[in-house]
Amino acid sequence: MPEMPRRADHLPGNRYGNRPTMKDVAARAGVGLKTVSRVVNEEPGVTPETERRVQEAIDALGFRRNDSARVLRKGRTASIGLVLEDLADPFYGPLSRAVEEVARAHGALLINGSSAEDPDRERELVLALCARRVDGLVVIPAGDDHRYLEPELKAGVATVFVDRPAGRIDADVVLSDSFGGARDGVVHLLAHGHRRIGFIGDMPRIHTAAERLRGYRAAMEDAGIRVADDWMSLGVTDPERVRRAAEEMLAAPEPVTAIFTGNNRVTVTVVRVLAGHPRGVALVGFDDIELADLLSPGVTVVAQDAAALGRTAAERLFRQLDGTLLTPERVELPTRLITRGSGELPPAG
Amino acid sequence: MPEMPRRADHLPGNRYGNRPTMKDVAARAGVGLKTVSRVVNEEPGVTPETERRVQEAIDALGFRRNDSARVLRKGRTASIGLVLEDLADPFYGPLSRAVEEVARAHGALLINGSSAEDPDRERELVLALCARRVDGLVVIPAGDDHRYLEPELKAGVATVFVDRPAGRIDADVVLSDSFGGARDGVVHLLAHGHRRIGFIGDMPRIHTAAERLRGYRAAMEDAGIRVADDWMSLGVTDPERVRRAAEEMLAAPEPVTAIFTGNNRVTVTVVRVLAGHPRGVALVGFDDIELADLLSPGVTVVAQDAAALGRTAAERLFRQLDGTLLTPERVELPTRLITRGSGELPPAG
DNA sequence: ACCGCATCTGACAACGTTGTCCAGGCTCTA
DNA sequence: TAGAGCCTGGACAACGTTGTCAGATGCGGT
Repeated sequence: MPEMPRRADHLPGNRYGNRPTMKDVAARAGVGLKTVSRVVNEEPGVTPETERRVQEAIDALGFRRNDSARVLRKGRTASIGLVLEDLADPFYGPLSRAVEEVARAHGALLINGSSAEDPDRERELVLALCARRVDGLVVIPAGDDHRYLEPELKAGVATVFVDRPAGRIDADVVLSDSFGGARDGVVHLLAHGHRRIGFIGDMPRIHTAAERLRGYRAAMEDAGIRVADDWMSLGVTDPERVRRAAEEMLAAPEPVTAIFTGNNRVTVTVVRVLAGHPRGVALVGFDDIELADLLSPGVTVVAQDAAALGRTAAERLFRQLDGTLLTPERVELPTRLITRGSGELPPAG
Repeated sequence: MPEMPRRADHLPGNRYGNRPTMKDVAARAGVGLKTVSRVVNEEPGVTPETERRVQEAIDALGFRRNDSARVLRKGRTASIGLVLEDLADPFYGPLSRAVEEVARAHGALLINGSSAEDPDRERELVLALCARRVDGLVVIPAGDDHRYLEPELKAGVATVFVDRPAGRIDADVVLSDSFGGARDGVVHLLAHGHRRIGFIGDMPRIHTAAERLRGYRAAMEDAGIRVADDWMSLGVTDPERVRRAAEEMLAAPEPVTAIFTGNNRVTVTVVRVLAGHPRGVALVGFDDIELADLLSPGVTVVAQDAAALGRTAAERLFRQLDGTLLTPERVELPTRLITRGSGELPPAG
């Protein structure tokens, strides 16, 4: 990490601007240092009169306790770190918010970082958070090797992985049932008569993407259908390439009559492609998307509950911290198929 | 804020689990404390051989510098706080992400909190961040009185308000042109022949809501139209009441033929109402929404650039920190009208 | 062999807070 | 009125790091 630029030197006072310390407050109130500390922390053993004097000094000076020093002394930061892929992704919004709510209920603040799906950046972020001695970490992993966390785990940093499992270490994990959800979605398409079903998903090195692919394959296999190679597009993720992939599947000599999409971003792009497509092509997407019900046809999706993922993970984190949760587990939350029309279209032409 | 529960006592070691300190590393490497510090901070003046020994000890012990102590000593935390209304709101996702990117470029971490539109909670969050001695604050204010920040500003905490101005203090502000944007949107409807245009927006105590209302009124007045009271719904925000408000406007003896909506959440709800409505009612919404282009008709919006808001604010923050920005200013970013169909419908009925 | 200089290393204080512990003053009782 | 016991207040060390400064070491030149 690059060094921070220094604060403007022209600002008045000491290095924190001119923050008064407890010592200053004590001097002004004419009491001892510890008495101020007692007042600030609402500890017992201070006469109302003394307390009043101290409070007055605090207000007059605009004193605010320095939590850095407090943390150093107490050993807990009352903050937890959340590392996710992209704060701007609508899937992670509710998840972060849920984590934040739980943190807040435990009096902790949330420090937040986006890995941008880059394992190195994930590692860098996580270690920066550890250096700050966050009490716990909620990580949506980008990489697949988390052995670098071993010393931290040993040192007692509570850790929960969400959405994807940790790599090569034994840690708490909260997942959606990607495999089952994808299988259900594809089975739904099969039930509506489709045979040639395309799959467009993210890189299989991402656990969820791999699981969803597996679900797709399982459903197809159970239906006795051999999956042609050009029905699958793996690892494309930017809109332009997704668009091309979808168009290729639809332009093949034996075109697919339905598409299963592996995540919200892919779904959105494919919806756009299908909107301009003459034949009615069925679509089921993994992840719910906003306004999906208002499109025509409405977009049938396999929804996961992002808020529940976040809440569950954060709650487990705090249970680790208070010692009621001792052994790492893998928790899987169910998905829900929401039918809105696009998944119920019959095979066309 | 409630106190954090204590860490499980059964965990081994000292209060940080069993985190080794520089002293431990020094002992193991057989060098002085300061030498370890030098290696960790890549300061010059350490022989390669010594450095190797130290590095070895660091790896063996799994040492990680304690940034709390570092912060205490250095006086800068290399972190900034972001207080917004709701992390889960799709409008704030890109904004947070933009702030985070700028922070990252400056080597700072982002601490994040949602005020849930509650002034007390905003204050509590901001002060908690100040207690942690964040170097700077980006605040999307919920309240309208920020005098409580005066001591902090005086102490040199860089502060930028975004999306809404600060109340009763002189501070840097980055806004979208809510007034102009709303006016443009309403003018657009007027240009397509509408006269009876409804307005549904948030509580006018929220600055942006008030400004957008003002834009609506200005456009109507310029067109010589007297606005009937029942064309306006102010302060409703939950979907059910927005729905009712819209339905009432449409069911009136002289129903509105077009609606201008004051933010993304209201727009989404109104889109739902209009989807079930027999007459074609024109709609222009403030804020862009995902998939707006795929609905029929596409939703015409006045888009603000959330990422630009965040980026601009964060950049100004760091310019405050490095001293290149001295006087508070008010920056207004333009909005952009995106026509997609719903705003170009002619008056029906 | 000796000096000077450059290079490398470590002792120590300080950052602002909290925990420990003791002193002094008060009240209450015998 | 003296002694016990309680309540309040304050001195001091410690948390883990970094900045200062002085000491140690080694090397080259005379």
